[in-house]
Amino acid sequence: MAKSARMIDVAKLAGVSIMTVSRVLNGSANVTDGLRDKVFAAIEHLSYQRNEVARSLREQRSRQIGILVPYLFDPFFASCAHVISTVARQHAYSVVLSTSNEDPQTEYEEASRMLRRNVEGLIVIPSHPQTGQSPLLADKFKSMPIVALDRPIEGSGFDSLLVENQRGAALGTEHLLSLGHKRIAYIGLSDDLYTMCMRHRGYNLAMEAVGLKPVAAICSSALDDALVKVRELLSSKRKPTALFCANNLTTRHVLHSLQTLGIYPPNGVALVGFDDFETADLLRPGITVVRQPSELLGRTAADVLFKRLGDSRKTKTGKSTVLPVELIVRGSCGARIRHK
Amino acid sequence: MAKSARMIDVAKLAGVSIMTVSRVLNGSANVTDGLRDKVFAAIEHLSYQRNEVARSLREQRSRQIGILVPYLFDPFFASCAHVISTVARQHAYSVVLSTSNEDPQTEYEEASRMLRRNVEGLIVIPSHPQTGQSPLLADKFKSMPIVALDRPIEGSGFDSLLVENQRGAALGTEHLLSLGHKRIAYIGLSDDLYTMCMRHRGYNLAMEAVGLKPVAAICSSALDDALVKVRELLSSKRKPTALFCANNLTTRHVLHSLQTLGIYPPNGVALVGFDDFETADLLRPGITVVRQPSELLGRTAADVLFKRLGDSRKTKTGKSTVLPVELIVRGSCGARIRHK
DNA sequence: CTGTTAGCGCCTTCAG
DNA sequence: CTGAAGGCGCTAACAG
Repeated sequence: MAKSARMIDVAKLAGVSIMTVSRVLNGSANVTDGLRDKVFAAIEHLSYQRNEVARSLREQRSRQIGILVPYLFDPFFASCAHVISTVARQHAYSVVLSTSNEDPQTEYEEASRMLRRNVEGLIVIPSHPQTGQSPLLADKFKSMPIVALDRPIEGSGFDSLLVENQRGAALGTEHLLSLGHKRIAYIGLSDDLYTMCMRHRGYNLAMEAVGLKPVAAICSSALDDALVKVRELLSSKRKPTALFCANNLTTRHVLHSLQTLGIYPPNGVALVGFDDFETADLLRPGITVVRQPSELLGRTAADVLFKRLGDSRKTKTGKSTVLPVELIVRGSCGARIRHK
Repeated sequence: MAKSARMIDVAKLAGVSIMTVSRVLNGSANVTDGLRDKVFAAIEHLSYQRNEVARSLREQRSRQIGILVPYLFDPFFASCAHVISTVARQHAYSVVLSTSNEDPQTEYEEASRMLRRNVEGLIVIPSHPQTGQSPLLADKFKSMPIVALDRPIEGSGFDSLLVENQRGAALGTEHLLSLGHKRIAYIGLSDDLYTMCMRHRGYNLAMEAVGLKPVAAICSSALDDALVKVRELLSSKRKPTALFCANNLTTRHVLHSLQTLGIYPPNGVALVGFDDFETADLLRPGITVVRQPSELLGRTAADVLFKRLGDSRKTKTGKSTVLPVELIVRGSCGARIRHK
């Protein structure tokens, strides 16, 4: 590895002191035009690149933020990460990315690694179950601004960005109710996950509000499990006429299961899902969903973090922002819609 | 921001010298059990975290790699990035991620930023058109191992990981031919993109091999444009009976366009796409695709990079690895298949 | 086995 | 407007 030029090499070539080079680069003080030109020429000649590691150490400021998500192959998370990366670039910051695989231990280790790297702040989609304590509550993270995305960190005082989980689920359920359904089943992943818990609650409340009895099937993230649960539901005595799927994965698994059983919503059973996806309107009929604004969520999280980095005074009280969701009616719910 | 403990604070508390602390942390030399215990106790007490920035500067080694992709919301790229992040974690490396939005200028700037941060290597999905020079050929990148993913960097001597683009396209085309189609049209994005160019060539060769005339529609990445092109194709005198879509985006846009026109493959027109996607088998019928092994691609890229980082001797000659693709027959091509 | 010295590349501070 | 000295936190090299 060819040793790259240092500031002192530039200084020597330009016949100035190292400080003049530093000042030219940072614009931190006025430098005579003649000297500045010489410095630029030397920089050009040597292909000089400032060493950001040394700068970070000296300035006690890394110009890096961290992003920590469970997976990247979930389009919702990927979309968030993408826009955060874009915002960071606009601020001339680098992004350190890591994945926790929904494992709190990994989340802790990766957040610690980022802390050791002196990232100035962290945007995280927390992985710990609702029932447990977040590993990010550890003392050592006190010094770093953290923004929780999609799921809050209870008792942390961190900023958080959420969507209307409960209202969204109610919206979807009420839509099915308005179409005349009375036996609507909820299908989701473990209620340990914040989003699942809230959506489940939204469904329950909507059902109870009209005096109906909620029915739930909680699946693992495996496709097989969904098939079993769906089969059970649809062969029960009081077989549901509509299904509410609590997230993207569930919706997909349920659709697969229904396909296996030869059932195509809304024939046989109506269906509404939480979280939109690329091909939702390519399916026949299109899938009616509650859409969450993933890009806006990511962008806002980044904005909140950078605003906090800009504020030297550290307001301790984390602000929780909740973004609205939207019902997109396609065909799977059984509503008559005019195709464009 | 509370100033965090330094190594010297630990040393003082433990009543040893700073070097002893360093040695305990690195296991770089034997330390008496008694002292080591004291050091650990002090570390625990102070919640000491080693400063990786200082370490990077001193060791001239950052333990970071960079990933530079066009977008993260393309599931193929996201999948690559995810597994690279996983491999990096296993090596105890951090990942600096950035997105180029398919813009060579942005790619250059972000790669430069990573270089300034002393990332030890870079995995990149290059954004420059086939016709142009890669910005990564600049001298300053000579000192950094680069692995090109999905698309090569001509004349670079970098390692590259590709899939069988040409053969995959031929495979898809031949499948349609074997089903009796003679008028098969190719639909893709600009041939300036390496993958598009190769797939287009594969299609052309397959057609010409049986004496048929290739027909191509090159679309922009906008949905509207696809609709126009598809409409043109299907209203032409010698209207194609089958379509070969060269990537994920094209497939989706063509399906949307066909839906708008009230055509549902394989009725009216057969369809095969390059690159599999999550819901390809949920559509009715399922979409026949050429699948590329995105996870394997990402993992292999990471392995290649880390192997190169491990090798102190720098073999200059970059090796090009080509991974196989696979035809997944579903229903959209019109082949009779048994549904599971 | 443990400690001291020096310096990675840069920027803040203080002189000139 | 420019330069010289010092140190950010850590580890390699050399003493003892």
